[in-house]
Amino acid sequence: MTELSIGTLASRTGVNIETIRYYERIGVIPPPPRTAGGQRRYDEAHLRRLSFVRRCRELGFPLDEIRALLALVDGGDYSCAEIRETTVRQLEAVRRRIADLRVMERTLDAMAAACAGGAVPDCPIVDALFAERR
Amino acid sequence: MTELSIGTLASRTGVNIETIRYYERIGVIPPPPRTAGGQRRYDEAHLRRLSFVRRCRELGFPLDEIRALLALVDGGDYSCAEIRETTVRQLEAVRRRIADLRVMERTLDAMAAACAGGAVPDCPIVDALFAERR
DNA sequence: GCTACATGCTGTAGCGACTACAGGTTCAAG
DNA sequence: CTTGAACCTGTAGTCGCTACAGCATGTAGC
Repeated sequence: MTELSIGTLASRTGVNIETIRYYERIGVIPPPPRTAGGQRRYDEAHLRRLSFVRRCRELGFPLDEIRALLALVDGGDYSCAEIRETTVRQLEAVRRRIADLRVMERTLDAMAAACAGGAVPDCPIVDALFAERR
Repeated sequence: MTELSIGTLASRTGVNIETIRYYERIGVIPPPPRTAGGQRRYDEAHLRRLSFVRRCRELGFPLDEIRALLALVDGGDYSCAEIRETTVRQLEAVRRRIADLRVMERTLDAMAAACAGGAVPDCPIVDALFAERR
C-alpha cells in the first residue's frame, strides 16, 4: 500500500524524474496508475523494476538490451543461459570500449610527454596531429 | 593546383562525405570554393585540416575542443602550454572513462562467472540485478 | 556533341539516452 | 483556504554523426 509519487521514486532509485517519464514513454517501464488529478502513483514492483533498469544502465547495457532482459524475466520462462548470453555480450562490448580508450590513452600520454609545455609556439603535439597519416 | 572533390577528400581522409559537410556547417572546417555548378573543391590545406580533425576525433576530443585547438593554431600565437593543457585534460577524461568501464567490466565478469548458464530459470544474474541497492 | 550514370547538392529527420524548458495543474501542509 | 512545492504534457535541445529524398552537376565513352 506504499504509494510513491514520481519524485519519491526518483530519489529512491536515483533515476531522474524526466528519465522515469521517458522510460515510460518508450515502454521500458509500464504506465503506473494515476490519481484523480492525473499524477503517477508507483508501488514496490515499479521500484524494483526501475532499480533493475538503473543497475543495467550502470553496467552499460543499452536500453533495448534491457527491454529484452525485462521481456525474458516478465515472460517467466527465461533460462539462465539466455541471460548469461546477454551479459557476456555486454562484457565483450565493454572490453572493446576499454581497448579503444587505452589506445587513445597511450597516444595522448605520449603526446603530452613529448611536449615541454613551454611558451614557444612550436608544439610537438600540433606537429603530431598535423603529420601525414601512417 | 590539386583540386579535390568532396568524395576524393573523403577517401583520402577517411572522413565520411556527410560528415565533411556537417563539419563545414558547424564551422569546424571553412567552406571551400565551389565550381560554377556549385560543387565543393578542396585543396591541400583542407586535406591537412580535415586530417587534423580526424586524428583529434580518434583521440576522443569533442568537436568544441577541436574547434578551440584549431582557433589557437589558426591564430598563430598559440603557446605549446595551451595545447598541452587541452591534451592533458583530454587524457584525464579518457582515464576517467576507462576507470568507469573497468568497474562495469569487473561487475559483469563476476556476474557471468556466478552463472552456470544452465537451462534453469533461477539465475544469479537476475538476482543480482534485482537485489536491493547497497 | 550526346548520353549515361556516378557523384554532388540542399534540407530535413533520425539515432541513443537523456535533459531542459514553458506553461499549466494538482497535492499537501499549515 | 491559501500557498507553494511538486506534478503534468509537449516540445526542443544535446553530441556527433548518418540516412534519406529529390534534384543538379560533372565526366567518360562513343
